[in-house]
Amino acid sequence: MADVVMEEGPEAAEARDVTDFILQDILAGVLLPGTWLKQIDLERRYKCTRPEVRRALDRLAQKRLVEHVPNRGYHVYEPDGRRAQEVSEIRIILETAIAATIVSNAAADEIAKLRKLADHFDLMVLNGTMLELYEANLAFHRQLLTLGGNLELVDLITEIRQRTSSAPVSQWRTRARVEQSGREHHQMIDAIAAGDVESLKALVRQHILQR
Amino acid sequence: MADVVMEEGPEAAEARDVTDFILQDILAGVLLPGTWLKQIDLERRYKCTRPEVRRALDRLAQKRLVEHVPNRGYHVYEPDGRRAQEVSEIRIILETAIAATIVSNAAADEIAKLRKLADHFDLMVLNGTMLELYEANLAFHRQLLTLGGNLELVDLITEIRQRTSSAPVSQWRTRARVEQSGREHHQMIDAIAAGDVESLKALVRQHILQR
DNA sequence: GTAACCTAAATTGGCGCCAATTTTGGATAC
DNA sequence: GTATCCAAAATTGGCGCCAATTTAGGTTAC
Repeated sequence: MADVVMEEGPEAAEARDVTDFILQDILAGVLLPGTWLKQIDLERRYKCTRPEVRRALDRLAQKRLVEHVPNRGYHVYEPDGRRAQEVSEIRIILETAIAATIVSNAAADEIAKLRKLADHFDLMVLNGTMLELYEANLAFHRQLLTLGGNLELVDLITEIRQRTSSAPVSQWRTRARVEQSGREHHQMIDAIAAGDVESLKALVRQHILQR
Repeated sequence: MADVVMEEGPEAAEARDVTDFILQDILAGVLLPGTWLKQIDLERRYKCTRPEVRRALDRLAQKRLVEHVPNRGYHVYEPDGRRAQEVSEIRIILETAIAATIVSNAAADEIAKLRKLADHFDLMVLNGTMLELYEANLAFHRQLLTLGGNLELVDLITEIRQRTSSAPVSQWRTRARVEQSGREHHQMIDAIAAGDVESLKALVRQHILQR
């Protein structure tokens, strides 16, 4: 239970920060790649002050989700195929490297917890907004990665997922792909329950590459 | 040559930013772990304005090099053994994963370039400041990692090296260890030249773990 | 119709200022 | 000597304002 509380607590608190509001709109495809983010528009949109907007934009620029052009403002980065491919490659390296640890750490209650999050994702496929879907997906993956035992790695992967604006609108191009992602979640859990490290690795790779 | 220019150009530009000044002082051990960073002191120290200081501190806080305590200010994070160990583990996973690619990509001129950087590090061991040593080390490793062909990974590793304030003062506790690092650089280059992937991996691991 | 120019409007960038909060140091009580 | 209290000093946090820069739209020339 403590893990569940911790996952939901910080997120609730952070949801109030302008940085997250903007990020959510980028990820949801509301603020499209190439869009110029005018500070005064953002003030009005998110009902906050200029300094707050500026801090949020600077943070997003540091994460390379938006680009700062001096005296002109900030715009959402265009998708960069090279970067996306490289980030996927990094994720595959990291997530397959900890597959064996995940499998050996997965007690029955952890597997049940994962199954519950995978079910929640399936539910969001049916009934949720794009953002809810994204967050359900993230919750599942964070929980999965936490079994690897390296908290820095969990945070790192969560962070780099955002680097290429793996927005739902670009991540899941078809309803069929979304549903396959849901099935893959369950297949990963099956592999873990069966202690099958190689299957888990293969599934992780397939999942990240979206094939 | 183009690579060398690119490496030195951005660095020269960034060296003027307060974020980097503060970061350098943290890495050099001037601003020790636990030190409270008073904004008005930093203004005076780096001869800049309050907004610049604030932006720099926020950025460093985002990178978790400093911690923000509301209404009290910012302080340099204390070393965290768990985080350092986890970051090392991540680095080992990533850097050994691309060892084969490094070896296959290493043409003679690349090897010569690495050798030159390793020699430069040795020179800094003898004659350089702690900061120059740190930067020579970083230059060597960036060049090495670039051979892996994944630019995001190069930037990522550069970034996470800083997370645990791998300051020279804590990274190299003895002169002997510094000199060994220099020898290991050359041994890595030898392994690459010999096409010996497994030796390179072992050396990378040993190097990161500082044993 | 297109290009160049100019001006007003819009926006960004950054500084100064002050309210809010914390820290410091002295006075007082025990 | 130690603990508590209080006021002054120091610092942080954030807002308002305005200079600097860019954009947008109208006018003129070809």
